[in-house]
Amino acid sequence: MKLTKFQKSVYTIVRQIPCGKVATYGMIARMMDSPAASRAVGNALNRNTSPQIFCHRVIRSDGFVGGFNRGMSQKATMLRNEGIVVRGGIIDLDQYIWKKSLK
DNA sequence: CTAATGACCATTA
DNA sequence: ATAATGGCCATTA
Repeated sequence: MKLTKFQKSVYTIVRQIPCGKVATYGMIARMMDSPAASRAVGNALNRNTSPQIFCHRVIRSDGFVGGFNRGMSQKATMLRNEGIVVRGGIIDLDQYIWKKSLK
């Protein structure tokens, strides 16, 4: 399976998300020089459901968990396992959003 | 090559 | 406040 540079970039970013934190698609897109590639980012993850990647830590900018190729239930479960509180498929962004060094 | 799709985002009614 | 629409990027058919 061949991964393009875009995919690699996405994985690289997702891989850097610390445990117990989440990042939004738009945020990742911004880190890779494509602030509007949020869609492509999600697309990439969807096409490559790699169990070794923390794709479950990637959520929408609205705080909504978004979707998951394996079923959002599984995604929500993983997030909960990380210690994140997910209610109704919604996560508290101000609390769990990945901030590169707040302060 | 062109067209269509998608785990999205932001704006406008 | 919620609902609906367009735009944007990369990948796949």
